[in-house]
Amino acid sequence: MSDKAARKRQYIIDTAKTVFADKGFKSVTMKDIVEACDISRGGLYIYFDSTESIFNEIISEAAKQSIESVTGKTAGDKLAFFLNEQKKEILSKDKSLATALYEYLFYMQSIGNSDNAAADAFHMGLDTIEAIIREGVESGEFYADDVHTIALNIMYLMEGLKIAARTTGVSEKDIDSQLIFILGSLIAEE
Amino acid sequence: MSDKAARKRQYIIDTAKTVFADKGFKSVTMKDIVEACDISRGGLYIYFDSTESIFNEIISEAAKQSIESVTGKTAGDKLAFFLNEQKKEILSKDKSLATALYEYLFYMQSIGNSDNAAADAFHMGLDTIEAIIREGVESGEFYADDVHTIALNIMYLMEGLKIAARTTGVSEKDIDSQLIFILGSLIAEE
Amino acid sequence: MSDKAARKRQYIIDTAKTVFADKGFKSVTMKDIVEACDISRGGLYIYFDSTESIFNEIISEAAKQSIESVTGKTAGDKLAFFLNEQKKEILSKDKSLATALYEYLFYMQSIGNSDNAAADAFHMGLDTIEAIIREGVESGEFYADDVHTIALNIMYLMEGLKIAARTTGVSEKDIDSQLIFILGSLIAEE
Amino acid sequence: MSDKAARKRQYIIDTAKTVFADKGFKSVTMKDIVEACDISRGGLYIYFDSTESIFNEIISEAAKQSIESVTGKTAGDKLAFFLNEQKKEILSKDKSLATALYEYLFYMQSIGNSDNAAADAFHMGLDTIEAIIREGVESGEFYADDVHTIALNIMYLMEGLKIAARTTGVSEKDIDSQLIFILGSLIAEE
DNA sequence: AATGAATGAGCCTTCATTCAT
DNA sequence: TATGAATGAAGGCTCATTCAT
Repeated sequence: MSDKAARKRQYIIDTAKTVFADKGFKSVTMKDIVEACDISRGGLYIYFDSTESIFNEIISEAAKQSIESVTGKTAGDKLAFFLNEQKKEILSKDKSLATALYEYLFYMQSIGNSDNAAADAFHMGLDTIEAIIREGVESGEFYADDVHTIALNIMYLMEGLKIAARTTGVSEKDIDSQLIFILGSLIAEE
Repeated sequence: MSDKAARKRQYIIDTAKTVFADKGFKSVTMKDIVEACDISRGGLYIYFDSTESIFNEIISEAAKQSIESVTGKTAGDKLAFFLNEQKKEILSKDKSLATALYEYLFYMQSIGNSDNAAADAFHMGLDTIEAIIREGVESGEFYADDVHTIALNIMYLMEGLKIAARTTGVSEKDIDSQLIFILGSLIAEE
Repeated sequence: MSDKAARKRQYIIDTAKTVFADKGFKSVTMKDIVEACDISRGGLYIYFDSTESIFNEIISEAAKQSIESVTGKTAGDKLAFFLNEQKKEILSKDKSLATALYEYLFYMQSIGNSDNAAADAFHMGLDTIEAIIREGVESGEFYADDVHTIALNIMYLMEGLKIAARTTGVSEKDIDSQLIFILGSLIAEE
Repeated sequence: MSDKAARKRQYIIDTAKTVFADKGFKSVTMKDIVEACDISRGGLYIYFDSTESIFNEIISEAAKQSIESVTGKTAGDKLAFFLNEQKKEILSKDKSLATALYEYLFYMQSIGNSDNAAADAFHMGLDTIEAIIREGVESGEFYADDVHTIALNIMYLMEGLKIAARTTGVSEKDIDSQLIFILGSLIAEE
């Protein structure tokens, strides 16, 4: 029975994910989720007691999955892979939870709740990229004075691109030139 | 009487601004604004018919004001000035409308309403910085291969820092090292 | 307009009074009152935000009215008048708010809210009767060792009769013999 | 197995008693009891189908137990014993079911359901005290014109004190002076 | 017997919006 | 123009009650 419950819980999470991807965070109501899941109001409350708690679950799940392997032989390959993943995410406007995630973070901030699932995710990304660059520097592939600052620079840039993609718009060409610019600045300075 | 009306309209806008700065965008209700302005419910509707329309007015007004003069003798001075303004904005978490603005943009996107006020503001900033860099390159102060890409890079980075400041957090030290990194990359490569 | 509002407020209080008299306290919902008053849900909330606040208003109003003059020439007349008023209240099972009042008091107690509109009313009654007896003793009409204790005795007895009338039942004959017993004990002991 | 069932039923009653003592009658839900008993929702329904039916069981059980022996050699001793028991009950605000009982009775009255369990209990008490007084009168210990009226007087007074203890408050001193007053009036009048 | 997930009714509360004055 | 009372829709939450297992 607990197995069945777990499956239902997962079903709710998966269904809710599409709702959040569709409508962002703040606009989603428990009723929306009830309707999307085609269950009763009370039924939803057995599993979750707010849209926040559902969304929380969604992002921690997403966080787990995103620790997935950055593959590549050389540091350059790994960085290229990482940046390409980022590019995909930047461009995946509709299907993604990014907008909802930002709304959620802003909302959390506005109510003074500095919850950290998202901060954690940011720092995990930062660590990953820092490790890649450091590896590249050690192998002589990259040149970098201050690895931490460069890693941060890349992360902020990605963040800026994601935001821009969702607000003012970015062209794929713009993204590409930014990515090339990063790679170039790591390699060029010999 | 149109004069009196204009003054009242302006009063509403100014008062509402503090509300949005306080609570973000989505959480603000017409009731909040009515109360902050200490006017009647019906009275507000004479001037605005939704929080969106009020916020719209606020940002177009803000856009006008932000074309502020970038002062400085040399391009380096101007860039330093510009970046310092950005830094102030990044750090001005509470008093600023930035959070509300992002919420608004995300909301607009989520209901498929791609507003351009924000895009305009972004491009104005981009133009400004591009002009500065170009000036610096021409005067020999800066070195840059692709001015447009570098200008975009700076803008996205600023955007990323603003977001991070409002979600995962940034230290002033981190901001400073990013700004120095930018300046360094423009000057260093002779 | 404030006049109209005051009239509406009063209308709600008066209508709600019949609802409470009918159904007691705990069973009454905001919806019940909305329906009895034939106004909108939101409309009721303009004036009151809970059944408690409405009931509170009802009892403070009732308290004011009950300070009404105890009439009579001699202390004996006054006491007889007072007791007769009490008798009426004891017997007025249906139309009265007494049941709702007790429910309210128990509820208040159970949530630890020792609000005192009711305690005040009790003490006002106590003071009244104490004054009457004291007057009678001084004029030689009554005989009493300890006026305070006798006054309390009468008040508790009245309370007991009211409760009994609403739970186990009392006959008018029983009430009368109790009232005569009180009067007798004040006069008899010369 | 009927034995096991009986034990479980008793367990529910005993546990529910503490819940009612805590929260009164009207505020207790089936869910509260389910949680207090740590059984399943469905499980509770096998034995009882409403809070009313549980509470009913509790009070009939209590009624059986309250026919406790009034001990004492002389009528004076017995009366003193009886009154002392009453005093304890008056003061036992928290641990007792009295509040819940009153709420229950008022609720029953408000829905027009005149239960007799309470009336029975009242009359049993009345009979007890009447017998004691009569015994005292016959033995010459007490003086009383109208035994029934005095017995009723005492019962109503006790009721009034119980209510007051649970609503407006009574001091132990007040109770004592009332009890002394009663005893005094039975003895004093020779 | 027992479990506890599921349902749906019922009440609460807040606002956007209208409208008579 | 301005007011603010009034409405009703919308969403939140909690339970009593049922039922498949």
